[in-house]
Amino acid sequence: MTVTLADVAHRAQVSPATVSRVLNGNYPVAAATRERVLRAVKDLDYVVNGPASALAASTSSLVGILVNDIADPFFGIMASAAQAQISGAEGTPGAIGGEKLAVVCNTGGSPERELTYLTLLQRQRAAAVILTGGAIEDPDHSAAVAAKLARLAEAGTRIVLCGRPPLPPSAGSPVTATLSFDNRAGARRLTGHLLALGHTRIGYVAGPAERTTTRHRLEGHRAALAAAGVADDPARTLHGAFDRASGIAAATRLLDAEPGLTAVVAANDTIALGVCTAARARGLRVPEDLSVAGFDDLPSATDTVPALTTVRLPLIEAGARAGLLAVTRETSHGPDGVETVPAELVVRGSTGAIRGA
Amino acid sequence: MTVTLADVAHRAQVSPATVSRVLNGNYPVAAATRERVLRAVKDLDYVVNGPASALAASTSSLVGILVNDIADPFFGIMASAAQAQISGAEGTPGAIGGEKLAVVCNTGGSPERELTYLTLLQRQRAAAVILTGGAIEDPDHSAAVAAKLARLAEAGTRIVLCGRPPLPPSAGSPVTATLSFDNRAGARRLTGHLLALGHTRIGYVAGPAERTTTRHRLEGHRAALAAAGVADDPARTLHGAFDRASGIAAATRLLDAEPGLTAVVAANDTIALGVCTAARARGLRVPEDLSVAGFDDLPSATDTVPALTTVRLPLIEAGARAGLLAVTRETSHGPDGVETVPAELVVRGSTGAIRGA
DNA sequence: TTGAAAGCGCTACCAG
DNA sequence: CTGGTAGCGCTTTCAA
Repeated sequence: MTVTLADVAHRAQVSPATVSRVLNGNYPVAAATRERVLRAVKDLDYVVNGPASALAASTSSLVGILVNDIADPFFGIMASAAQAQISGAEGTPGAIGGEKLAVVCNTGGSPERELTYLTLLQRQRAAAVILTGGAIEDPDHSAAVAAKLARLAEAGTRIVLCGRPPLPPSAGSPVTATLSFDNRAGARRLTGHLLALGHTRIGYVAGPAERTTTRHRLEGHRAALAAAGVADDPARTLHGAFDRASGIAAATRLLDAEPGLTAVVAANDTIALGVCTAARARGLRVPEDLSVAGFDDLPSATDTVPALTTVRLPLIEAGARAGLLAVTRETSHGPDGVETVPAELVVRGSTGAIRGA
Repeated sequence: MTVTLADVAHRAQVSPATVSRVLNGNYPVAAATRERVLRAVKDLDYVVNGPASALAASTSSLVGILVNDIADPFFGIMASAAQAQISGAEGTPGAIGGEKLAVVCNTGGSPERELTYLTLLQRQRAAAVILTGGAIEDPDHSAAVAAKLARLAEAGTRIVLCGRPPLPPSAGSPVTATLSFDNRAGARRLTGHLLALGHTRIGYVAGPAERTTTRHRLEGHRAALAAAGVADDPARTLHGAFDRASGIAAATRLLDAEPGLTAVVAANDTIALGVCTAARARGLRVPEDLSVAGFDDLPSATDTVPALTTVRLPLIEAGARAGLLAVTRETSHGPDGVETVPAELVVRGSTGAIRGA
């Protein structure tokens, strides 16, 4: 049979209550007693019964990290950083059972699965939930998510938004901390950079239509065009998934339709890599014949493409930080619990040459 | 306060037992009663208390998927496939609370974290644990893992190995199903293919030294060389991480040391992409000047490199299948619960030209 | 500083 | 087919 806390208590000649106190380290226990208990735990190879303690304490040690696409290294790195931080942040020093179980849930960008996971985590009485990446822009779904989050918060679950815009400000928001990126400003700078170099025929490969990140970045792009007095030709913008294949397909179509393009902006780094591939496949050199610019969510991916102009979001460190704060402290980020991380323009290699010039 | 099963029972004018039966769908309930209960559930927006039911039933709905590197798309795809299958496979049809919570745990390749996660999952009384990817080859660690798995199995947790070699056969193995890849044969074919084309100066970029996948693939490579009577120059093999940077670094060093290499085998596809990058950076064309071959764990990544020779492991589908079987049925794969998936040789583009020939 | 005991919410066995 | 009810193992007052 499984070893229970009572068994440990018996062996250590103390009451179950005392064993519990030693394990949770949240109550004074005499050093000698403590030693005895810890010995018994070791001897019996005791492992806490999570469900039982979760039931009694009405909170579990589970932390759910929701990501849009686990196969996207961008989310992989985020999740990995958050997990590392959470694991490292053991609650009370000396506690045995204090470790959190940080766990990644892949929604695949599906609204239903997002809600399902939220319900599942609610069911488990999760200690915290971290929502990462762009949100889906559907009023019904947003409302459903907000309602779920309210329920979760009500039950004591800590909510953190990471790389996702803040919820519409409401009285008593359920969100503990929000970390959002200034996607508009980033995109504006990115396109602005290309415009400053003299580009005017600029293609744009956007993400899926119904995502906040997609919209915000596109808005920034258009704002930059408008500010420079460059007409925004809708045909120069194509939507697709946040992946390489989409970048290849979109760039191919853009260049077919308008071979005179001198630059392409990509909505994320994976797409940007695809655009480079498509350009090279047509015999275009990057950046001599075609400048490519993109959001560098994932530094390691684009570091090997020196010709890329990027806006870097310090997502990884920030994400980890948010996760850490969410779990170990009650601290909020700045006023309203919202911290906005500015975008940083990174220019690698030469992007100054305009095709035909 | 939170809505409990008793509240639902009260509203539906039935006993808690009946509500439980409706929710779990594991017992006959009159249609009318069932309807009444379901209505009450909806009305009250009831959500099962996971810990409570886990405690009572002494098993939870948690399924842990352990991966070596969540930032590696290879694992991302595996995990994602397994999650999809598990989510799709709702236990008893009509059950409300039957969904499993499939969750990814990132060990980062660290032995300690592997054990920690196993303990955490044990604590949660996980329904199943899926271990993916190569195992660490350290006797102490292997023993510790085996012991943990035994404990887990004892407590009813289902264990599945996926893309990982079977445990040393012992009486009453704790493992429900094992799905392993014939890495040796795959590597042998890969290198054999290059040898058949006439290559004799072949570099090899291996993974981390202490992994089973690393060793098996390297053994296959050497076996192929031996079979062809080609001397195995140890200097032509370099170890590194399973990532692109490592591929670039290793290929650079290999080509510096021996510019006459005509082919390079990479221990996984990400490394292979790095090797291609490094080759191109030196002005070598692939495959005209340098043939590159690699394990194609992740089809989508290498599909954009037509010149690559690869051995494809049908990991994704197989992994999903294993996860499904582990969770929904008790079926084992083949004798001993071990299914070995053969490697399939894929040759894209021309790899027939040998440099200098 | 420690012990005793009352639940936490659900499952499953035993009656009916 | 349905109800009653005894735990599951742990936490947490309340006393001592």
